[in-house]
Amino acid sequence: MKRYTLTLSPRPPFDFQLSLRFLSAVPEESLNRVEEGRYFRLFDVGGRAVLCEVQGMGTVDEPQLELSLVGDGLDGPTVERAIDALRRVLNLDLDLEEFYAALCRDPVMAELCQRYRGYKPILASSLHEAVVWAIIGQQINQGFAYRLRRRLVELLGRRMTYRGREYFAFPTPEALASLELEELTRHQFSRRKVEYIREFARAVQAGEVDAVENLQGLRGIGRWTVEFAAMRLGARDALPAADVALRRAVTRQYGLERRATEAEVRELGERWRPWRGLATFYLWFDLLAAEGPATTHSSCADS
DNA sequence: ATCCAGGCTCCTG
DNA sequence: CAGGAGCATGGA
Repeated sequence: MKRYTLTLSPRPPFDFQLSLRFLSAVPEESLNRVEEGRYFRLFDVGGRAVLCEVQGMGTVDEPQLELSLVGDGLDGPTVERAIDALRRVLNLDLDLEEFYAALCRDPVMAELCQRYRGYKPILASSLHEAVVWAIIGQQINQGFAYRLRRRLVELLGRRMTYRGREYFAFPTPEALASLELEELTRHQFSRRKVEYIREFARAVQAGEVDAVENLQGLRGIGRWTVEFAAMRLGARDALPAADVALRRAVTRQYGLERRATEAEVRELGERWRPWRGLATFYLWFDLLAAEGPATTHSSCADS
């Protein structure tokens, strides 16, 4: 296996360790891995497995990353595509200053921006990944959702062993399209979730879904899923207003008496335009800081 | 046992 | 078209 190292310059401000904190709080994460302050991510680049290892350097205002690519047959185009994928996933080109400047008029958000200065949320690497990820998260608690996601990735994703550790890529549409129901219901997925995932993967495979706009009308994909997926793809103004966690965060931060309704979140969110997506990430981040990691029991002794 | 969880579909009025 | 019952699968 070849190894190829280069330096990246994210747009400042960028706090690499802070941005990884969301992941460190999720023990079930096997797609975005954090080990000893380094970030690992395996991509399937045109059929080739490419492992990215990222180490933070520099400061929040002059950030630098050292990126190492590991894989077989690393030719120029493959390297280019892997770097591009990594830049998008780590959200390196996001201009936080613009966001902070736009939201400084809202005292609540201004406070969060100051407290979490440099936080860039980790994104999904494809529409396919974002939607499947979202479907799994529908209507179940986060701890359980992370377990299901981990199983999906480890059962069906491509893997690479490096320095004695295993890394996984997100399963391809092909892998999910040909799934038997039982392969996942055996692992605590509901039949419905598997059906939704499989039907969606087949639509992707058939080339019917290449943009967020095409999601409408697919079975199992409602408004929340579209907004959530768009947000995790970096759509900076996407607002999953029905999201329970967001509603909780809004309730707390804006001092409401009762759980904010979807309508209330939409109304409040008007003041975050055109950054409602990033505002949501910041509110979630704060919720994590306030409440601790997703509630999930420790043992993961399954098959 | 009961309520809740980062919803969705389908059926009413 | 808005509102709500019913749904599937587990956690706490």
